[in-house]
Amino acid sequence: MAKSWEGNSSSRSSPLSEAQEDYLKQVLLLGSGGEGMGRLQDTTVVSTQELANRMQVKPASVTGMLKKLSELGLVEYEAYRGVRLTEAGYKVALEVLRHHRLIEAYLHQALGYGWEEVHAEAEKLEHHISEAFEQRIAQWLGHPSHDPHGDAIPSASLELPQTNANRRLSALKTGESGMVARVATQDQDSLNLFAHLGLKPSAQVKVLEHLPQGSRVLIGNERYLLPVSLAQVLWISLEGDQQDEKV
Amino acid sequence: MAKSWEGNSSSRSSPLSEAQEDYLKQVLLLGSGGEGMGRLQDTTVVSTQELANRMQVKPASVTGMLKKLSELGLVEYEAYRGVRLTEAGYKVALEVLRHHRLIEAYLHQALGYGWEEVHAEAEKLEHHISEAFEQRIAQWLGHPSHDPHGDAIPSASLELPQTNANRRLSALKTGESGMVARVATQDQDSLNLFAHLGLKPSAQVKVLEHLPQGSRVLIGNERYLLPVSLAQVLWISLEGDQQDEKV
DNA sequence: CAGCAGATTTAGGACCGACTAAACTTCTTG
DNA sequence: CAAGAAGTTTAGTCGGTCCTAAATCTGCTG
Repeated sequence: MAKSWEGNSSSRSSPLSEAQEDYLKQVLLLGSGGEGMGRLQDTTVVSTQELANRMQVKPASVTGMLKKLSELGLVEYEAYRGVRLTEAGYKVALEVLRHHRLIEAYLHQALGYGWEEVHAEAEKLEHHISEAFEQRIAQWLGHPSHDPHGDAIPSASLELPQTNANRRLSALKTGESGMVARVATQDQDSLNLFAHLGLKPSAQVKVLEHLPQGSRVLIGNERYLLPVSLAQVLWISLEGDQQDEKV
Repeated sequence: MAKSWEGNSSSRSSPLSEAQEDYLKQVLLLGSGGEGMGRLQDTTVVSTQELANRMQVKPASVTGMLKKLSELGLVEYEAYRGVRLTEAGYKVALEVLRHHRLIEAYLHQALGYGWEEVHAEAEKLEHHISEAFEQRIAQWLGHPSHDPHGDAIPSASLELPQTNANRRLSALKTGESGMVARVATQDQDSLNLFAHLGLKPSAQVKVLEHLPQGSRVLIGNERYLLPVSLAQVLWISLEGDQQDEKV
Protein backbone atom coordinates (compact mmCIF):
# COMPACT_ATOMS: atom_id res chain seq x y z
CA MET A 1 0.00 0.00 0.00
CA ALA A 2 3.02 2.24 0.18
CA LYS A 3 3.24 2.22 -3.55
CA SER A 4 2.92 5.58 -5.23
CA TRP A 5 0.39 7.97 -3.83
CA GLU A 6 2.75 10.85 -4.16
CA GLY A 7 2.83 11.51 -7.86
CA ASN A 8 -0.84 10.61 -8.00
CA SER A 9 -1.21 13.35 -10.51
CA SER A 10 -4.52 12.37 -12.06
CA SER A 11 -6.82 11.43 -9.21
CA ARG A 12 -6.74 14.68 -7.31
CA SER A 13 -8.67 13.99 -4.12
CA SER A 14 -10.32 17.33 -3.59
CA PRO A 15 -10.93 19.33 -6.71
CA LEU A 16 -8.77 22.39 -6.98
CA SER A 17 -10.25 25.77 -6.24
CA GLU A 18 -10.82 28.31 -8.93
CA ALA A 19 -7.98 30.40 -7.60
CA GLN A 20 -5.61 27.45 -7.63
CA GLU A 21 -6.47 26.62 -11.21
CA ASP A 22 -5.93 30.21 -12.19
CA TYR A 23 -2.51 30.34 -10.63
CA LEU A 24 -1.48 27.18 -12.40
CA LYS A 25 -2.75 28.49 -15.70
CA GLN A 26 -0.81 31.71 -15.29
CA VAL A 27 2.36 29.90 -14.37
CA LEU A 28 2.01 27.96 -17.59
CA LEU A 29 1.25 31.03 -19.66
CA LEU A 30 4.06 33.09 -18.20
CA GLY A 31 6.49 30.24 -18.00
CA SER A 32 6.65 29.35 -21.64
CA GLY A 33 3.42 29.29 -23.46
CA GLY A 34 3.27 32.88 -22.42
CA GLU A 35 4.93 34.54 -25.31
CA GLY A 36 6.92 32.09 -27.31
CA MET A 37 4.15 29.51 -27.48
CA GLY A 38 4.40 26.04 -28.86
CA ARG A 39 6.93 23.70 -27.35
CA LEU A 40 6.33 23.75 -23.68
CA GLN A 41 7.43 21.32 -21.05
CA ASP A 42 8.53 24.40 -19.17
CA THR A 43 11.90 24.95 -17.88
CA THR A 44 11.28 28.57 -17.39
CA VAL A 45 10.86 29.78 -13.86
CA VAL A 46 8.21 32.37 -13.10
CA SER A 47 8.62 35.11 -10.51
CA THR A 48 6.28 36.08 -7.73
CA GLN A 49 6.01 39.54 -9.16
CA GLU A 50 4.98 38.46 -12.63
CA LEU A 51 2.32 36.28 -11.13
CA ALA A 52 1.13 39.07 -8.87
CA ASN A 53 0.71 41.38 -11.84
CA ARG A 54 -1.18 38.86 -13.89
CA MET A 55 -3.44 37.79 -11.08
CA GLN A 56 -4.10 41.35 -9.98
CA VAL A 57 -3.04 40.44 -6.51
CA LYS A 58 -0.31 41.46 -4.06
CA PRO A 59 2.96 39.53 -4.13
CA ALA A 60 2.40 38.41 -0.56
CA SER A 61 -0.75 36.61 -1.67
CA VAL A 62 1.15 34.85 -4.41
CA THR A 63 3.71 33.54 -1.96
CA GLY A 64 0.94 32.05 0.13
CA MET A 65 -0.67 30.33 -2.80
CA LEU A 66 2.60 29.01 -4.16
CA LYS A 67 3.29 27.35 -0.86
CA LYS A 68 -0.04 25.61 -0.98
CA LEU A 69 0.39 24.51 -4.57
CA SER A 70 3.83 23.30 -3.72
CA GLU A 71 2.46 21.14 -0.91
CA LEU A 72 -0.05 19.73 -3.35
CA GLY A 73 2.81 18.75 -5.60
CA LEU A 74 1.61 20.93 -8.44
CA VAL A 75 4.57 23.28 -8.55
CA GLU A 76 8.19 23.31 -7.57
CA TYR A 77 8.69 26.38 -5.48
CA GLU A 78 11.83 27.70 -3.96
CA ALA A 79 11.62 30.82 -1.84
CA TYR A 80 13.09 33.88 -3.54
CA ARG A 81 13.80 31.86 -6.66
CA GLY A 82 10.49 31.53 -8.38
CA VAL A 83 8.22 28.71 -9.35
CA ARG A 84 7.80 26.07 -12.01
CA LEU A 85 5.06 23.56 -12.81
CA THR A 86 5.48 19.92 -11.96
CA GLU A 87 4.21 17.28 -14.34
CA ALA A 88 0.94 17.13 -12.42
CA GLY A 89 0.56 20.88 -12.33
CA TYR A 90 1.28 21.09 -16.02
CA LYS A 91 -1.57 18.71 -16.72
CA VAL A 92 -4.01 20.74 -14.67
CA ALA A 93 -2.92 23.94 -16.35
CA LEU A 94 -3.38 22.45 -19.80
CA GLU A 95 -6.81 21.19 -18.86
CA VAL A 96 -7.85 24.66 -17.80
CA LEU A 97 -6.37 26.12 -20.95
CA ARG A 98 -8.27 23.61 -23.03
CA HIS A 99 -11.50 24.58 -21.36
CA HIS A 100 -10.80 28.25 -21.84
CA ARG A 101 -10.00 28.02 -25.50
CA LEU A 102 -12.73 25.60 -26.39
CA ILE A 103 -15.23 27.88 -24.72
CA GLU A 104 -13.87 30.84 -26.64
CA ALA A 105 -14.23 28.96 -29.87
CA TYR A 106 -17.72 27.82 -28.99
CA LEU A 107 -18.96 31.25 -27.98
CA HIS A 108 -17.64 32.62 -31.24
CA GLN A 109 -18.87 29.95 -33.56
CA ALA A 110 -22.05 28.75 -31.93
CA LEU A 111 -23.34 31.85 -30.21
CA GLY A 112 -22.05 34.58 -32.46
CA TYR A 113 -19.83 36.37 -30.00
CA GLY A 114 -17.24 38.63 -31.58
CA TRP A 115 -13.78 37.05 -31.37
CA GLU A 116 -12.68 39.96 -29.22
CA GLU A 117 -15.51 39.44 -26.73
CA VAL A 118 -15.01 35.82 -25.87
CA HIS A 119 -12.09 36.06 -23.51
CA ALA A 120 -13.87 37.55 -20.51
CA GLU A 121 -16.75 35.13 -20.63
CA ALA A 122 -14.45 32.15 -21.05
CA GLU A 123 -12.38 33.30 -18.12
CA LYS A 124 -15.37 32.84 -15.85
CA LEU A 125 -16.75 29.66 -17.35
CA GLU A 126 -13.54 27.69 -17.70
CA HIS A 127 -13.65 26.58 -14.07
CA HIS A 128 -17.24 25.53 -14.01
CA ILE A 129 -17.84 23.20 -16.90
CA SER A 130 -17.91 19.43 -16.66
CA GLU A 131 -15.93 17.03 -18.77
CA ALA A 132 -19.19 16.18 -20.49
CA PHE A 133 -19.66 19.79 -21.46
CA GLU A 134 -16.11 20.00 -22.70
CA GLN A 135 -16.61 16.95 -24.84
CA ARG A 136 -19.87 18.13 -26.31
CA ILE A 137 -18.62 21.49 -27.37
CA ALA A 138 -15.37 20.03 -28.67
CA GLN A 139 -17.39 17.66 -30.79
CA TRP A 140 -19.78 20.36 -31.95
CA LEU A 141 -16.79 22.38 -33.05
CA GLY A 142 -15.13 19.45 -34.76
CA HIS A 143 -12.22 19.32 -32.36
CA PRO A 144 -10.59 22.56 -33.41
CA SER A 145 -6.87 23.10 -32.98
CA HIS A 146 -7.04 26.84 -32.43
CA ASP A 147 -9.30 29.34 -30.75
CA PRO A 148 -10.55 32.61 -32.25
CA HIS A 149 -7.42 34.44 -31.16
CA GLY A 150 -5.23 31.94 -32.89
CA ASP A 151 -4.11 30.26 -29.68
CA ALA A 152 -3.54 26.54 -29.82
CA ILE A 153 -6.10 24.39 -28.03
CA PRO A 154 -4.66 21.43 -26.12
CA SER A 155 -6.18 18.18 -27.38
CA ALA A 156 -8.36 15.94 -25.25
CA SER A 157 -5.20 14.06 -24.33
CA LEU A 158 -3.59 17.38 -23.48
CA GLU A 159 -1.15 17.62 -26.30
CA LEU A 160 -0.50 21.08 -27.65
CA PRO A 161 -0.76 21.10 -31.42
CA GLN A 162 2.32 22.33 -33.20
CA THR A 163 1.87 25.97 -34.05
CA ASN A 164 3.33 27.44 -37.18
CA ALA A 165 6.52 29.03 -36.07
CA ASN A 166 5.97 32.68 -36.87
CA ARG A 167 7.16 36.11 -35.92
CA ARG A 168 5.87 39.14 -34.12
CA LEU A 169 4.75 41.89 -36.42
CA SER A 170 7.29 44.11 -34.73
CA ALA A 171 10.01 41.74 -35.86
CA LEU A 172 9.07 41.65 -39.52
CA LYS A 173 11.35 43.40 -41.96
CA THR A 174 10.14 46.43 -43.82
CA GLY A 175 8.18 45.34 -46.86
CA GLU A 176 7.38 41.90 -45.54
CA SER A 177 3.79 40.82 -45.42
CA GLY A 178 1.87 37.87 -44.09
CA MET A 179 -1.16 36.63 -42.31
CA VAL A 180 -2.15 37.29 -38.74
CA ALA A 181 -1.82 33.96 -36.97
CA ARG A 182 -2.32 34.96 -33.40
CA VAL A 183 -3.44 37.98 -31.42
CA ALA A 184 -1.69 37.47 -28.13
CA THR A 185 -3.20 39.91 -25.70
CA GLN A 186 -5.89 39.61 -23.11
CA ASP A 187 -6.38 43.30 -22.74
CA GLN A 188 -9.96 44.05 -23.68
CA ASP A 189 -9.28 47.50 -25.09
CA SER A 190 -6.48 46.22 -27.26
CA LEU A 191 -8.72 43.45 -28.50
CA ASN A 192 -11.44 45.94 -29.34
CA LEU A 193 -8.98 47.99 -31.26
CA PHE A 194 -7.65 45.03 -33.21
CA ALA A 195 -11.18 43.93 -33.97
CA HIS A 196 -12.03 47.37 -35.29
CA LEU A 197 -9.08 47.33 -37.62
CA GLY A 198 -9.93 43.88 -38.85
CA LEU A 199 -6.73 42.56 -37.37
CA LYS A 200 -7.94 39.12 -36.54
CA PRO A 201 -6.45 35.73 -37.27
CA SER A 202 -6.25 35.13 -41.03
CA ALA A 203 -6.19 38.83 -41.87
CA GLN A 204 -3.46 39.98 -44.28
CA VAL A 205 -0.98 42.64 -43.26
CA LYS A 206 2.09 44.26 -44.72
CA VAL A 207 4.75 46.16 -42.85
CA LEU A 208 5.51 49.47 -44.52
CA GLU A 209 8.09 50.78 -42.12
CA HIS A 210 9.23 50.62 -38.52
CA LEU A 211 9.40 53.76 -36.44
CA PRO A 212 10.40 54.36 -32.84
CA GLN A 213 6.76 54.65 -31.77
CA GLY A 214 5.56 51.70 -33.74
CA SER A 215 5.11 50.14 -37.11
CA ARG A 216 3.31 51.49 -40.12
CA VAL A 217 1.20 48.72 -41.61
CA LEU A 218 -1.10 48.13 -44.50
CA ILE A 219 -4.36 46.31 -43.95
CA GLY A 220 -6.53 46.04 -46.98
CA ASN A 221 -6.36 49.51 -48.40
CA GLU A 222 -5.86 51.26 -45.12
CA ARG A 223 -2.65 52.26 -43.47
CA TYR A 224 -2.22 52.45 -39.73
CA LEU A 225 0.50 53.20 -37.25
CA LEU A 226 0.55 50.37 -34.78
CA PRO A 227 2.22 51.26 -31.46
CA VAL A 228 5.04 48.95 -30.48
CA SER A 229 3.11 47.41 -27.62
CA LEU A 230 0.42 46.32 -30.05
CA ALA A 231 2.78 45.26 -32.82
CA GLN A 232 4.46 42.95 -30.36
CA VAL A 233 1.41 40.88 -29.61
CA LEU A 234 0.53 40.27 -33.23
CA TRP A 235 2.07 37.07 -34.52
CA ILE A 236 2.39 36.85 -38.25
CA SER A 237 2.98 33.85 -40.45
CA LEU A 238 4.93 34.97 -43.47
CA GLU A 239 3.98 34.51 -47.05
CA GLY A 240 5.66 31.49 -48.53
CA ASP A 241 7.00 30.59 -45.13
CA GLN A 242 4.92 27.45 -45.13
CA GLN A 243 5.98 25.33 -42.24
CA ASP A 244 3.51 22.59 -42.96
CA GLU A 245 4.83 19.51 -41.33
CA LYS A 246 3.83 17.02 -43.98
CA VAL A 247 3.65 18.12 -47.60
CA MET B 1 -26.44 62.59 0.58
CA ALA B 2 -28.91 60.97 2.94
CA LYS B 3 -31.29 60.22 0.15
CA SER B 4 -32.07 56.59 -0.51
CA TRP B 5 -29.17 54.23 -0.64
CA GLU B 6 -30.95 51.72 1.48
CA GLY B 7 -33.55 50.12 -0.74
CA ASN B 8 -31.23 50.43 -3.69
CA SER B 9 -32.54 47.10 -4.84
CA SER B 10 -31.40 47.07 -8.45
CA SER B 11 -27.89 48.47 -8.46
CA ARG B 12 -26.40 46.00 -6.05
CA SER B 13 -22.96 47.41 -5.30
CA SER B 14 -21.00 44.21 -4.88
CA PRO B 15 -22.31 41.25 -6.82
CA LEU B 16 -23.80 38.56 -4.64
CA SER B 17 -21.82 35.46 -3.91
CA GLU B 18 -22.75 32.12 -5.36
CA ALA B 19 -23.91 30.95 -1.96
CA GLN B 20 -26.09 33.99 -1.47
CA GLU B 21 -27.75 33.50 -4.83
CA ASP B 22 -28.35 29.87 -4.00
CA TYR B 23 -30.03 30.67 -0.73
CA LEU B 24 -32.31 33.19 -2.39
CA LYS B 25 -33.21 30.72 -5.09
CA GLN B 26 -34.07 28.09 -2.53
CA VAL B 27 -36.17 30.48 -0.49
CA LEU B 28 -38.13 31.18 -3.63
CA LEU B 29 -38.48 27.53 -4.55
CA LEU B 30 -39.50 26.43 -1.09
CA GLY B 31 -41.60 29.47 -0.37
CA SER B 32 -44.11 29.10 -3.14
CA GLY B 33 -42.74 28.21 -6.47
CA GLY B 34 -41.55 25.14 -4.66
CA GLU B 35 -44.41 22.83 -5.19
CA GLY B 36 -47.50 24.72 -6.21
CA MET B 37 -45.74 26.76 -8.85
CA GLY B 38 -47.22 29.64 -10.75
CA ARG B 39 -48.49 32.62 -8.83
CA LEU B 40 -45.71 33.71 -6.60
CA GLN B 41 -45.21 36.98 -4.84
CA ASP B 42 -44.57 34.82 -1.82
CA THR B 43 -46.32 35.16 1.38
CA THR B 44 -45.09 31.84 2.51
CA VAL B 45 -42.43 31.81 5.13
CA VAL B 46 -39.58 29.32 4.85
CA SER B 47 -37.97 27.63 7.84
CA THR B 48 -34.31 27.34 8.68
CA GLN B 49 -34.59 23.59 8.64
CA GLU B 50 -36.10 23.35 5.18
CA LEU B 51 -33.36 25.54 3.87
CA ALA B 52 -30.72 23.52 5.65
CA ASN B 53 -31.98 20.33 4.05
CA ARG B 54 -32.09 21.78 0.58
CA MET B 55 -28.71 23.42 0.81
CA GLN B 56 -27.13 20.34 2.36
CA VAL B 57 -25.89 22.45 5.18
CA LYS B 58 -26.35 22.62 8.96
CA PRO B 59 -29.14 24.82 10.33
CA ALA B 60 -26.60 27.00 12.12
CA SER B 61 -25.05 27.91 8.78
CA VAL B 62 -28.43 28.92 7.44
CA THR B 63 -29.01 31.27 10.33
CA GLY B 64 -25.76 33.01 9.60
CA MET B 65 -26.54 33.46 5.94
CA LEU B 66 -30.07 34.67 6.59
CA LYS B 67 -28.73 37.40 8.81
CA LYS B 68 -26.44 38.55 6.06
CA LEU B 69 -29.17 38.48 3.43
CA SER B 70 -31.41 40.34 5.79
CA GLU B 71 -28.84 43.09 6.21
CA LEU B 72 -28.61 43.29 2.46
CA GLY B 73 -32.33 43.85 2.33
CA LEU B 74 -32.93 40.73 0.29
CA VAL B 75 -35.02 38.84 2.82
CA GLU B 76 -37.19 39.60 5.81
CA TYR B 77 -35.91 37.46 8.59
CA GLU B 78 -37.20 37.11 12.07
CA ALA B 79 -35.40 34.83 14.46
CA TYR B 80 -37.24 31.60 15.17
CA ARG B 81 -39.99 32.56 12.72
CA GLY B 82 -38.53 31.92 9.34
CA VAL B 83 -37.69 33.96 6.31
CA ARG B 84 -39.35 35.51 3.29
CA LEU B 85 -38.02 37.26 0.20
CA THR B 86 -38.24 41.00 -0.15
CA GLU B 87 -39.05 42.53 -3.49
CA ALA B 88 -35.35 42.90 -4.20
CA GLY B 89 -34.55 39.36 -3.15
CA TYR B 90 -37.37 38.04 -5.25
CA LYS B 91 -35.89 39.69 -8.31
CA VAL B 92 -32.50 38.17 -7.69
CA ALA B 93 -34.02 34.74 -7.15
CA LEU B 94 -35.98 34.95 -10.37
CA GLU B 95 -32.91 36.00 -12.26
CA VAL B 96 -31.02 32.98 -11.00
CA LEU B 97 -33.95 30.75 -11.82
CA ARG B 98 -34.07 32.17 -15.31
CA HIS B 99 -30.41 31.42 -15.80
CA HIS B 100 -30.83 27.93 -14.48
CA ARG B 101 -33.75 27.00 -16.66
CA LEU B 102 -32.46 28.64 -19.80
CA ILE B 103 -29.23 26.76 -19.40
CA GLU B 104 -31.11 23.52 -18.94
CA ALA B 105 -33.08 24.15 -22.07
CA TYR B 106 -29.97 25.09 -23.99
CA LEU B 107 -27.96 22.07 -22.91
CA HIS B 108 -30.85 19.87 -23.94
CA GLN B 109 -31.67 21.44 -27.26
CA ALA B 110 -28.33 22.72 -28.46
CA LEU B 111 -25.89 20.23 -27.02
CA GLY B 112 -27.94 17.09 -26.91
CA TYR B 113 -27.92 16.50 -23.19
CA GLY B 114 -30.65 14.18 -21.95
CA TRP B 115 -33.38 16.14 -20.17
CA GLU B 116 -32.55 14.27 -16.99
CA GLU B 117 -28.88 15.23 -17.17
CA VAL B 118 -29.16 18.97 -17.45
CA HIS B 119 -29.92 19.91 -13.88
CA ALA B 120 -26.51 19.28 -12.37
CA GLU B 121 -24.63 21.15 -15.06
CA ALA B 122 -27.03 24.10 -14.90
CA GLU B 123 -26.67 24.23 -11.16
CA LYS B 124 -23.02 25.04 -11.56
CA LEU B 125 -23.25 27.35 -14.54
CA GLU B 126 -26.18 29.49 -13.46
CA HIS B 127 -23.99 31.72 -11.31
CA HIS B 128 -21.28 32.27 -13.85
CA ILE B 129 -22.89 33.42 -17.04
CA SER B 130 -23.16 37.01 -18.16
CA GLU B 131 -26.30 38.80 -19.23
CA ALA B 132 -24.95 38.64 -22.76
CA PHE B 133 -24.76 34.87 -22.54
CA GLU B 134 -28.26 34.69 -21.14
CA GLN B 135 -29.57 36.77 -23.98
CA ARG B 136 -27.80 34.79 -26.66
CA ILE B 137 -29.03 31.43 -25.53
CA ALA B 138 -32.54 32.76 -24.92
CA GLN B 139 -32.55 34.03 -28.45
CA TRP B 140 -31.10 30.84 -29.86
CA LEU B 141 -33.87 28.93 -28.12
CA GLY B 142 -36.57 31.30 -29.28
CA HIS B 143 -37.36 32.58 -25.79
CA PRO B 144 -38.87 29.40 -24.44
CA SER B 145 -41.43 29.48 -21.65
CA HIS B 146 -40.51 26.14 -20.12
CA ASP B 147 -37.41 24.09 -19.51
CA PRO B 148 -36.97 20.39 -20.26
CA HIS B 149 -38.48 19.41 -16.92
CA GLY B 150 -41.57 21.46 -17.62
CA ASP B 151 -40.65 24.21 -15.21
CA ALA B 152 -41.62 27.73 -16.18
CA ILE B 153 -38.78 30.03 -17.23
CA PRO B 154 -39.06 33.61 -15.98
CA SER B 155 -39.07 36.04 -18.90
CA ALA B 156 -36.33 38.59 -19.49
CA SER B 157 -38.42 41.04 -17.49
CA LEU B 158 -38.72 38.42 -14.79
CA GLU B 159 -42.37 37.54 -15.18
CA LEU B 160 -43.28 33.95 -14.56
CA PRO B 161 -45.44 32.62 -17.38
CA GLN B 162 -48.76 31.25 -16.27
CA THR B 163 -48.52 27.50 -15.98
CA ASN B 164 -51.41 25.26 -16.81
CA ALA B 165 -53.05 24.48 -13.51
CA ASN B 166 -52.65 20.75 -13.22
CA ARG B 167 -52.56 18.00 -10.68
CA ARG B 168 -50.08 15.61 -9.18
CA LEU B 169 -50.29 12.14 -10.60
CA SER B 170 -50.93 10.93 -7.09
CA ALA B 171 -54.04 13.08 -6.97
CA LEU B 172 -55.58 11.83 -10.18
CA LYS B 173 -58.65 9.64 -9.92
CA THR B 174 -58.51 6.03 -11.00
CA GLY B 175 -59.01 5.84 -14.70
CA GLU B 176 -58.00 9.41 -15.43
CA SER B 177 -55.28 10.02 -17.93
CA GLY B 178 -53.33 12.98 -19.15
CA MET B 179 -50.02 14.40 -20.19
CA VAL B 180 -46.95 14.85 -18.06
CA ALA B 181 -46.51 18.60 -17.70
CA ARG B 182 -43.77 18.79 -15.15
CA VAL B 183 -41.30 16.50 -13.45
CA ALA B 184 -40.69 18.28 -10.20
CA THR B 185 -37.71 16.62 -8.61
CA GLN B 186 -34.06 17.45 -8.56
CA ASP B 187 -33.00 14.05 -7.37
CA GLN B 188 -30.73 12.61 -10.01
CA ASP B 189 -31.70 9.00 -9.44
CA SER B 190 -35.38 9.80 -9.66
CA LEU B 191 -34.76 11.71 -12.85
CA ASN B 192 -32.87 8.79 -14.32
CA LEU B 193 -35.72 6.50 -13.47
CA PHE B 194 -38.31 8.79 -15.01
CA ALA B 195 -36.19 9.17 -18.10
CA HIS B 196 -35.93 5.41 -18.43
CA LEU B 197 -39.68 5.00 -18.26
CA GLY B 198 -40.20 7.71 -20.80
CA LEU B 199 -41.92 9.83 -18.19
CA LYS B 200 -40.88 13.18 -19.50
CA PRO B 201 -42.92 16.28 -20.22
CA SER B 202 -45.48 15.64 -22.96
CA ALA B 203 -45.61 11.88 -22.29
CA GLN B 204 -49.06 10.33 -21.93
CA VAL B 205 -50.03 8.45 -18.78
CA LYS B 206 -53.11 6.83 -17.36
CA VAL B 207 -53.78 5.98 -13.75
CA LEU B 208 -55.01 2.43 -13.37
CA GLU B 209 -55.35 2.29 -9.61
CA HIS B 210 -53.99 3.76 -6.43
CA LEU B 211 -52.47 1.55 -3.79
CA PRO B 212 -50.91 2.29 -0.42
CA GLN B 213 -47.40 1.95 -1.83
CA GLY B 214 -48.05 3.91 -4.95
CA SER B 215 -49.98 4.21 -8.14
CA ARG B 216 -50.29 1.75 -10.95
CA VAL B 217 -49.92 3.58 -14.21
CA LEU B 218 -50.02 2.88 -17.91
CA ILE B 219 -47.38 4.41 -20.14
CA GLY B 220 -47.63 3.39 -23.74
CA ASN B 221 -48.23 -0.32 -23.48
CA GLU B 222 -46.35 -0.81 -20.27
CA ARG B 223 -47.70 -0.81 -16.76
CA TYR B 224 -45.66 0.32 -13.79
CA LEU B 225 -46.15 0.76 -10.09
CA LEU B 226 -44.97 4.23 -9.23
CA PRO B 227 -44.08 4.71 -5.56
CA VAL B 228 -45.95 7.53 -3.87
CA SER B 229 -42.87 9.69 -3.58
CA LEU B 230 -42.44 9.59 -7.31
CA ALA B 231 -46.11 9.94 -8.16
CA GLN B 232 -46.16 13.12 -6.14
CA VAL B 233 -43.60 14.95 -8.19
CA LEU B 234 -45.23 14.20 -11.50
CA TRP B 235 -47.61 16.96 -12.53
CA ILE B 236 -50.21 15.96 -15.04
CA SER B 237 -52.42 18.09 -17.21
CA LEU B 238 -55.66 16.26 -17.76
CA GLU B 239 -57.19 15.35 -21.05
CA GLY B 240 -59.88 17.80 -22.01
CA ASP B 241 -58.90 19.95 -19.10
CA GLN B 242 -57.64 22.58 -21.46
CA GLN B 243 -56.87 25.68 -19.52
CA ASP B 244 -55.59 27.54 -22.52
CA GLU B 245 -55.86 31.17 -21.71
CA LYS B 246 -56.93 32.35 -25.10
CA VAL B 247 -58.81 30.05 -27.41
C1' DC C 1 32.75 44.02 -0.73
C1' DA C 2 29.63 47.37 1.59
C1' DG C 3 25.41 49.21 0.94
C1' DC C 4 21.18 49.84 -1.27
C1' DA C 5 17.12 49.20 -4.14
C1' DG C 6 13.93 46.13 -5.39
C1' DA C 7 11.84 41.75 -4.88
C1' DT C 8 10.11 38.50 -1.67
C1' DT C 9 8.59 36.49 2.45
C1' DT C 10 6.70 36.62 7.19
C1' DA C 11 3.35 38.11 10.47
C1' DG C 12 -0.99 39.40 11.58
C1' DG C 13 -5.81 40.46 9.99
C1' DA C 14 -10.25 40.43 7.53
C1' DC C 15 -14.03 38.27 5.31
C1' DC C 16 -16.66 34.28 3.69
C1' DG C 17 -19.20 30.20 4.47
C1' DA C 18 -19.00 26.10 6.43
C1' DC C 19 -18.88 23.31 11.16
C1' DT C 20 -19.74 21.74 16.38
C1' DA C 21 -21.44 22.32 20.87
C1' DA C 22 -24.19 24.47 23.88
C1' DA C 23 -27.95 27.52 24.98
C1' DC C 24 -32.27 29.04 24.00
C1' DT C 25 -37.38 29.25 21.85
C1' DT C 26 -41.50 27.41 20.55
C1' DC C 27 -44.73 23.95 20.17
C1' DT C 28 -47.11 20.12 21.78
C1' DT C 29 -49.03 17.36 24.95
C1' DG C 30 -50.25 15.22 29.23
C1' DC D 1 -49.57 24.94 32.44
C1' DA D 2 -45.37 22.40 33.02
C1' DA D 3 -42.44 19.49 30.81
C1' DG D 4 -40.01 17.72 26.87
C1' DA D 5 -39.02 17.45 22.14
C1' DA D 6 -38.04 19.69 18.16
C1' DG D 7 -36.31 23.47 15.99
C1' DT D 8 -33.22 27.56 16.13
C1' DT D 9 -29.69 30.61 17.47
C1' DT D 10 -25.23 31.83 19.69
C1' DA D 11 -20.42 31.23 20.35
C1' DG D 12 -16.28 29.76 18.95
C1' DT D 13 -13.36 27.29 14.97
C1' DC D 14 -11.56 26.34 10.65
C1' DG D 15 -9.86 26.55 5.86
C1' DG D 16 -9.55 29.38 1.87
C1' DT D 17 -7.96 33.71 -0.27
C1' DC D 18 -7.07 38.05 0.04
C1' DC D 19 -4.75 42.35 2.42
C1' DT D 20 -1.08 45.59 4.84
C1' DA D 21 3.08 46.37 7.24
C1' DA D 22 7.34 44.96 8.54
C1' DA D 23 11.22 41.94 8.05
C1' DT D 24 14.46 39.76 4.99
C1' DC D 25 16.93 38.27 0.95
C1' DT D 26 19.28 39.07 -3.73
C1' DG D 27 21.91 41.15 -6.82
C1' DC D 28 23.99 45.12 -8.41
C1' DT D 29 26.90 49.19 -8.06
C1' DG D 30 30.42 52.04 -6.67
